[in-house]
Amino acid sequence: MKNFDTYFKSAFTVDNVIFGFDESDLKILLIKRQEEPYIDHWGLPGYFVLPDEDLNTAARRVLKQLAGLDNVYLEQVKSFGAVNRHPFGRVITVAYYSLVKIADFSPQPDNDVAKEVRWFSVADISKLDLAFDHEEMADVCFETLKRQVRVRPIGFELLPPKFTLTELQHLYEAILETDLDKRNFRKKILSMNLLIDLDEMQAGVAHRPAKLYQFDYEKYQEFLQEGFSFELKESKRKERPVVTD
Amino acid sequence: MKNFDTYFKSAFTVDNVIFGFDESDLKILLIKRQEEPYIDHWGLPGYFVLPDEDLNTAARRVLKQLAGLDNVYLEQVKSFGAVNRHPFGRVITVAYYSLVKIADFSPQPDNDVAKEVRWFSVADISKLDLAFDHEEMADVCFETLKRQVRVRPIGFELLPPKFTLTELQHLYEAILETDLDKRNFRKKILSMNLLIDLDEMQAGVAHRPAKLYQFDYEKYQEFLQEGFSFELKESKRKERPVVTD
DNA sequence: AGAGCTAGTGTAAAAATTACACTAAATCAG
DNA sequence: CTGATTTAGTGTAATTTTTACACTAGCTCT
Repeated sequence: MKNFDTYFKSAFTVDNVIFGFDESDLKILLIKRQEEPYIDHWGLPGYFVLPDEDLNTAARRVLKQLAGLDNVYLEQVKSFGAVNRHPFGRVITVAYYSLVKIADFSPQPDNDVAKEVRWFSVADISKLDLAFDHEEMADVCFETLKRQVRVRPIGFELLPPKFTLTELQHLYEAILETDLDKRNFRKKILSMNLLIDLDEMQAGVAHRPAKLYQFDYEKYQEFLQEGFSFELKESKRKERPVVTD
Repeated sequence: MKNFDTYFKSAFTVDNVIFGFDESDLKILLIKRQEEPYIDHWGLPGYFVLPDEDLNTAARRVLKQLAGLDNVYLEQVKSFGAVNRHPFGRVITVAYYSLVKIADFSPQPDNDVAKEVRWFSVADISKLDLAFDHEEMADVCFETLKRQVRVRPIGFELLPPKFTLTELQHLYEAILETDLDKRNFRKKILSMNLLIDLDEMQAGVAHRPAKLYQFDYEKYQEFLQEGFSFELKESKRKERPVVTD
């Protein structure tokens, strides 16, 4: 009989890549760490999984404690387990991404894990020298989001309940890092019948107001089941500059 | 300062869903467990991750020790961490899938983990009452394979170096659980220029011999980089019976 | 020599995708 | 109140991709 005790000396954590969308910009929520290791570094919100807690439960707890967020779209992405990724011992972490309406977000400042909580543009993450291997985790989650958003109608999780088609298009452009053709985008989106036309208009804008739409959660459920396709192809007209830094 | 020691009492394992393809049938390699818990049950090949071992390294070690397999296509799929999934304590496991040419497989019988090693058809897995949550893991990995095979040219990893187009089609039909149109399949596959026509023929078959092809690993590399699409749609002519049990 | 098998091939119709430019409706400044 | 500014909203034709579909070719075995 083996001595299994040698294996029961590790820990695991969950880390959350929380995406939000604001002003045509895709953002990630980061915390300034209050604890060692990497104290005062920016990093992903995450913590040890408690002994009597499932992985998903732990990920949701972190979302709740740190950002006051409930009922959020959450998906496991990948586990990271390099031998020396954590200075305190052997720790593997499970990365999740979640999609959040920024307006719903209410930071909990009295948390003893984070000194500060702030949204950062995805493009700026690489400048921050994140704790642990969190930059790689953010990258992998962003790539995963990019892939999944083509196949599932999850983009709506990032928008307020009422939105315009242009806002929706900007969201997809931010996630896919490309430009989309306005007419083709509208044609495609509307043809899926996932939007409810609210017969309501934008107000207080200095230009022709746009119609407001709502996401149709019932149809969403149907589609989720019969695993459906949501392909969006890029326009060939304009080319965005590649963000290198 | 917190007492972090309470967290360092868990263990983690890797489990491998090893896919092979034989006689138009997609198979999974299972072991008959030699050890508690679940002794004498069939289960996925897997083991504890050693203290000084990365996750991927551990998954490859399991492949090597158990099946004598090297240089295999391997991909992390998902982690499973339900609180009571392991009777010995808190253990989360990282599921991998790998794609293997059955001919290369040489079981290592003198392993003290497995009493027996055997290929099972994917369709039969649910009858076996696998150890732990291994059935769910196998299901998730199969779904992942199904998704990925549409987007990456990985099917070839399951075939011998030289194969016919019909064999390739049967492989895709087994993975996608659907029938494909012969002419459309060939048109599509050949148009990707991922196959090298070997100017060689099948021999010893009691019918018109088919041409043999080889996978073009150089083009494969190019495609992997520029993240390419490999969509295969099903034929509407025939419908396979749904395997319910 | 013929039966039995699987290999291999082309085309036309339908559907999806793409490219593309002008008018409409609000605010704001003068 | 007029014109400038800004974004909303809309249709079509060309191209590409996908789909459906059936017969001949070439080997072995009896």
